[in-house]
Amino acid sequence: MAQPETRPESRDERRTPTSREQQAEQRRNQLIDIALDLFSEKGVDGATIKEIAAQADVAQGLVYHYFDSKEALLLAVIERHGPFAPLRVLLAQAFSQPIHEGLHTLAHGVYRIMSERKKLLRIVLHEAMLRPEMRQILLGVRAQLMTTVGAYLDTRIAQGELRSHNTEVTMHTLAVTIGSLVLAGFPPDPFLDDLVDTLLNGISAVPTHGVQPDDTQTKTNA
Amino acid sequence: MAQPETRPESRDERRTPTSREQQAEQRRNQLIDIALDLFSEKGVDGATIKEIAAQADVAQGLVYHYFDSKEALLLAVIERHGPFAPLRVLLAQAFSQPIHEGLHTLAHGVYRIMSERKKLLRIVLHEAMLRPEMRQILLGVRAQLMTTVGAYLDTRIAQGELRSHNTEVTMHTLAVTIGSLVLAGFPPDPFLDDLVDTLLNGISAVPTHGVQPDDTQTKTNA
Amino acid sequence: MAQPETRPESRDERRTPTSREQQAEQRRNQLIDIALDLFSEKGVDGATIKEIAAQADVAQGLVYHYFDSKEALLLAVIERHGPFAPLRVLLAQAFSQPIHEGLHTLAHGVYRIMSERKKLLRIVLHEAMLRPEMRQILLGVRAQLMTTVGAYLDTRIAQGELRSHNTEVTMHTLAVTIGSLVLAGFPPDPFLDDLVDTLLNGISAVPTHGVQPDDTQTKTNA
Amino acid sequence: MAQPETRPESRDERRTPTSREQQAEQRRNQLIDIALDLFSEKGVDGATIKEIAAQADVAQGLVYHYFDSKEALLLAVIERHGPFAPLRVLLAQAFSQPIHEGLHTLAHGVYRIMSERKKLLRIVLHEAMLRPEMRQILLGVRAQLMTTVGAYLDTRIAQGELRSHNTEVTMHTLAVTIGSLVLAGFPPDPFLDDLVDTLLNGISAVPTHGVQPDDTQTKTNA
DNA sequence: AATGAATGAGCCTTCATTCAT
DNA sequence: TATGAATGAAGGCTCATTCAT
Repeated sequence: MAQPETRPESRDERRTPTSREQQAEQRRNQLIDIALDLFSEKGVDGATIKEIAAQADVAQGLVYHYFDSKEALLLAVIERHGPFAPLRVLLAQAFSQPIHEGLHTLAHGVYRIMSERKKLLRIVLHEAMLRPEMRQILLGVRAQLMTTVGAYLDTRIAQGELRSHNTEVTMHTLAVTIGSLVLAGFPPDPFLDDLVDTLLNGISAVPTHGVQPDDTQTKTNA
Repeated sequence: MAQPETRPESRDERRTPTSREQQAEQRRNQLIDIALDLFSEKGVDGATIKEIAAQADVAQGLVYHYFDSKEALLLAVIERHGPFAPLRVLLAQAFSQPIHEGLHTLAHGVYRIMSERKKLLRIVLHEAMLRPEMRQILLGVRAQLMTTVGAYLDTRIAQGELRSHNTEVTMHTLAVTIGSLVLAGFPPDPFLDDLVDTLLNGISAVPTHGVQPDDTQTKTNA
Repeated sequence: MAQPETRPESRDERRTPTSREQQAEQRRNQLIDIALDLFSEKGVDGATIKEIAAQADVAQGLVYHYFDSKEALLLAVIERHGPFAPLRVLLAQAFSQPIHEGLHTLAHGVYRIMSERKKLLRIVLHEAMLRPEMRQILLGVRAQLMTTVGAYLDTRIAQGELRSHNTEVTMHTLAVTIGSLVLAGFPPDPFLDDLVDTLLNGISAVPTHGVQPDDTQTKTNA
Repeated sequence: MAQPETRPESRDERRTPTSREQQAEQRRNQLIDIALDLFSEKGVDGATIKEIAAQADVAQGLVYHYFDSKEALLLAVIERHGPFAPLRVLLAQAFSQPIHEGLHTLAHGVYRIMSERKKLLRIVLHEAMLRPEMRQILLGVRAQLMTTVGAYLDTRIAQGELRSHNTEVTMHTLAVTIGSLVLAGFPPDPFLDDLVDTLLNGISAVPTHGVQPDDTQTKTNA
């Protein structure tokens, strides 16, 4: 939740907004937040402009004063509730820690960020299955994570903290699993720590690594 | 339960079906399969009965001769394309193998089963976000997997092949990650082997473990 | 209820019907009787051929083997359950009685006949509001009653049993009121006797008739 | 309750309605009145929203802007054209007259009120045969009449104007018969006066009457 | 900024009827 | 006689969107 109170872009404007402008901004945000709720509960198609307007206690037409179309409203929802900023903060924090600690920080942080945006997450995932554009948004986030976290893991491999492995797999697994936990409503503990632990140490009892079992493994990563 | 059966002719009932019954069954399956396609492409709500009928080249009304409602058609799709039978076969096969082999068999098998049912997977996941009943179906499959695979892993822990750990985490991670690969259209190789390898052996380079069974836990996190 | 068991017209045919013909006749009557029920419960439009067939446990198409259309089925219902015969019997009986007795006999007889055909009555009245043809049927019955009963009353006027009055009013009032009782589910007693009494003697206290205020009431009837 | 009010302009609310509100009310009433016509001609089920909209020269969807459903439209029709207010006026008027005059006033008044609402009458009677809720409406009106008119008649009995009798029978007979006349399209004269006369004085010739009230009676019948 | 009347396309569903088997 | 697959025409209702006020 802990959501932006004003539109992120309009943050620090020079000119003091008139009360009329303030009202408009509030109304706009109100509509966006109602849309967030309804879109996530019923899907974008399932939610109706009529209902959004009704919950804001305004006429249907007013929604179209602020947004050109339902589609535009959806984009506004995504923009306003996007996870990019907090994600950047988290990554910076986690990357400064030793790997065994950083991975836990990362997991819990991602869980928190996703939890706070659970509604948005549902919307985007849901729509991504139908609309290629939404799929792009998702892939974009994935790519960003992959790049930054990938670099992080590669560093640690270089430093000998991690063995050489397919970091994409690790990253993808982590992200997807956490997402599933959030969506399913599972609490973070003890799942997250166990997950990170498994990723770090595996579940095999055998003396292990160097990893003999079958050296199918492979690839140093892409 | 029921599997595609490729063609209705392959049924071995006592009574030989009349050609009319055969035709009816074919029509029914045809409608189901068209629905599978359209539901997965556009979502259940996005797909229209009209379009389904059109693709089958029949009148709209005929769809309602075979199915009471769109909802009933959806259930028929799920029943016809459900993964239960092949899943049982796979589990039996995997469980007879040593763990390092069995887990790979399992992963590839699950990937294959999901791939073959990618459309159904999309439908169910998509609908599960809106309809609690669909969510139940999903949770049902998860529970079944958890039970059987959990038993499998527990056996291996008892036999000392695996260290004592939260098997639910392993299972969930495996299933969810594979599902995401299928949906995202990623090929199984080399992702799957790397994933299993990571789960078995971890990514940590540290000499480490034996990783004594339980002091694993941890938390250092934020 | 007490309904015809075979089609009234086909009563006494010379040739013994084959079992095939008997079966057909039974089926036909079964369909008619089911239609009677459903038409009266849900209206002709509200009842569906599908449901009629289902209650007879036959295929929809079979209904069209026996009746050309829903309309034809409706006519068959009316024909099979028509009140003409018993009405003739009743009138003959009532007319041979002195007026004070005959009018009670008539009222109770009409009540009984209508009661036994309550379903048909509902159907015809209901449809008469929409379809002119049905209205004709109704007006036909009314005309027949008016003629016969009118003649009866006129005779009694001529004989000095009744005062000269508008017999059409009396007849209409009697018929319509009884019909309303039947449809509303009111029992015949004591309403019918009171009604006939009122028609015969009025409600005015003024000098009046033989008829002392209160020993007026009730039954002499059959 | 609410009566046609002929035109919305005649409302005396505090706030002057804006022209848009006036237009909306007109449209609403227009739709109701068209529905009244069509419902009575073809039955509620037989009439289509499409046709109602077409006659108002508006889009189908607009009907649903004013009424939640066809059912709601039906209720609006009943409310707008209900007979309660004029019925109250009539009863007050009739009850202040001596019985022989009052009963004629009542009969003609009821005939007039029903005639003015012939369409509504047809609708309600028609629907009452299928829908229990409509039956309730009918029974409600009947109960109200029974109470008020019953009290009226009882008073007159107490005052010696009428003999003691079953007033429910008289009332029911009067109401039902008048209703049938209206529906059948029969003119009020001379039927109504003859009817009231018969109820008051009966048709029996026996010693009897001055039958003075007014010797309107007439006809020996057709 | 705000209203809400109005549109028009489309959707799910129902049903009487036909016809090959 | 009997079946039931198939048709085609509606029908009630919803909804995103527009626009005059």
